[in-house]
Amino acid sequence: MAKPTTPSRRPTLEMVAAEAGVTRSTVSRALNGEPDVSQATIKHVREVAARLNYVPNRAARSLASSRSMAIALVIPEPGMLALADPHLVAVMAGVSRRIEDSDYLLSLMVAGDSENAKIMRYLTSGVVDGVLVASQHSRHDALLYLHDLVPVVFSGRPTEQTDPPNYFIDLDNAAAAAAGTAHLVSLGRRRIATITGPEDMAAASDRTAGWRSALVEAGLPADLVAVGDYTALGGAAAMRALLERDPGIDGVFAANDVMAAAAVSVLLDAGRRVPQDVAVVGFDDSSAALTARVPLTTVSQPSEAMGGLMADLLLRILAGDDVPVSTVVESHLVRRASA
Amino acid sequence: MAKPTTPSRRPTLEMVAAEAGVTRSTVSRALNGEPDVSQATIKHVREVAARLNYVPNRAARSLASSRSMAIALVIPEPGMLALADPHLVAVMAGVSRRIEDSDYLLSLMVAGDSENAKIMRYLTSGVVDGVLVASQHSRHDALLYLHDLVPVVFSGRPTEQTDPPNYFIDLDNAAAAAAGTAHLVSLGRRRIATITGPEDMAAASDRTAGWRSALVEAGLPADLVAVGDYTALGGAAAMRALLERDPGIDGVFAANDVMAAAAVSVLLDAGRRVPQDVAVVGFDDSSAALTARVPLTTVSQPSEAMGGLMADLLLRILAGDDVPVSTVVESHLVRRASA
DNA sequence: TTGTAGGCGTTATCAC
DNA sequence: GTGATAACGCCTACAA
Repeated sequence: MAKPTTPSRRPTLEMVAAEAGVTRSTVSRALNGEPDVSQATIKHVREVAARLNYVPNRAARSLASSRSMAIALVIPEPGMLALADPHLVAVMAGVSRRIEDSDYLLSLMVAGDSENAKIMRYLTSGVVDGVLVASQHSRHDALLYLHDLVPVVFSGRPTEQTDPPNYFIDLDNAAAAAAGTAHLVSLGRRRIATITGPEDMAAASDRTAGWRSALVEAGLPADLVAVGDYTALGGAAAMRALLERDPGIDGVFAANDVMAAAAVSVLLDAGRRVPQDVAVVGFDDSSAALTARVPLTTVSQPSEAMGGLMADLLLRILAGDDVPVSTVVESHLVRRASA
Repeated sequence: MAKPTTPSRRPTLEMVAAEAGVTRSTVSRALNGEPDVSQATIKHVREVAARLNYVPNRAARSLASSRSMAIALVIPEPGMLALADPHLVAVMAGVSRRIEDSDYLLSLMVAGDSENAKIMRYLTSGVVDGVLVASQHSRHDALLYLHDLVPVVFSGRPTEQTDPPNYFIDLDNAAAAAAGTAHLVSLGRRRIATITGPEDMAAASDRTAGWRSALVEAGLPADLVAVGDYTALGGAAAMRALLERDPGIDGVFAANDVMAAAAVSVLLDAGRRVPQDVAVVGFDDSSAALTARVPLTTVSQPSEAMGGLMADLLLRILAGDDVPVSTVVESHLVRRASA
């Protein structure tokens, strides 16, 4: 057993001021790099502050300035589960990179259902200046009304229209999915199935709609739908179910790469050749597309750039700029071995 | 273009007090569930607060109470890269779950190198009551001296001894790795290689040491070492290098499951049967062990429980309890198909 | 260029 | 049980 750590009391601005022989105002100004402070005092004050290991109290600072210089990135997914999704991780990386070279600090919150209320209070309590929301389940629409209290940028078209509207960046998921499916059609495939994402996510159902429209346009049946959940296990189960339903499947469009990779694995283990017997198209162009047993042909979306864009948008809003409510990014098909 | 959102001013305690016809003190007490407040006023005040959508200002609150009711979980890995590691994600999930049903709020910070200073200031600025550090690279040892200002719990033995010591939970990585390697020996394998983790991580080098000691004990050569980085790509590259170096390899101990799974894939593609020709043992018993092409025999560590333990320890420290400086958790071998 | 003084929205310690 | 009143540590006019 150890005795509980007794953190030593941190120095305050007051103490730095006393030690430096000036007033608190001067210390504050010197430390915050405000104009109209003499080089000499700046230097002196900074030295004293460094010697004392002074770190400004953020609570006091934001109380006084009514800004916290912090931004929250909210992942509305229960239990860190979301972190298995490489697209989301790429978005997070993009956000992180953009925020890093700003003066803001990024803090991540993963919003399990139970914790939702706690997080909502946090986000509205004035300790973050802005909020980024990645991956939007429709059941979390409390987030949609956050923008009344703090600026918010969503990734993905919000499931509900609000007034005033929420800022968001998006991709035409239906068109992108249709393009991926059309590629399978152009390869001469006739029995084209889809493995969908979670049904309560707008982006996922848009992709299913895109798959359907491409098949309808080609005069092909759009009956082979298996619901997935964006995970490898879910994708594998869906693929097995599809094979059982129709062993003659010759094309699969999966709503993300992770499921596509799992599907490829199931197909190979079932003795099908990919792409000769069954062609597979994924979505995201994430790391999973490259580590799949057959490198995936996939609908590429600029995940990391999207994160950067979200962050950039928010920073501009915080700077008082006028920004467009929605920003649409482009996707394109990346051809590899699987289709 | 939309006009920048003008967040409406949040109501203050003052306003609730006025509306409810009592003083701020009473509102504060009623809302915080303090004793000595009449049931009637509690009810009334809460109603008014709810009607006004009152959310306490966290900065003011923590300034006055000198507690923030927030805990930071720091992942000292650059660029969200770490999130590809299922062990880490499991630890995070364990932390999250334990914090969720406390009164504290969890915020995650991913510490890219450049951002390190920003995060250090944040952690010492009084806006978090405690810090959890997961996955310890030796280059981030500034974190080791954080405990002077705020309670900290590490996962993994800190790379340096400090005084007073840092709290941590750990696993005997060397012994665990030795056990995994001994299993390969017991299977009659003679050319046993290892794929290591990053060289600057204590846990990783302990595993390499364990592998080596098991081989030495068995009178086998311990020369087949390939350095990996805990990623699939790194694991695959390492496996290819090993095969090139010695095509006669018949056993592989990988420092995590992700690399083990990648190694299995490389081996299969190179025409080796797993486990008949080459037996493979992983580490973690993470989700990657199950999704590998051959389900992995692996050294299991209770990742999620470890996260829970870390959180629990910190919570107890914050509650003023006496807790042990180190807590060691147990590992055991899980046998599946790969060895 | 620097000092003075008031205030940011809470909690906490007194009285009443 | 409730109301004054003074912190908490910093920022920011305004004055000098």
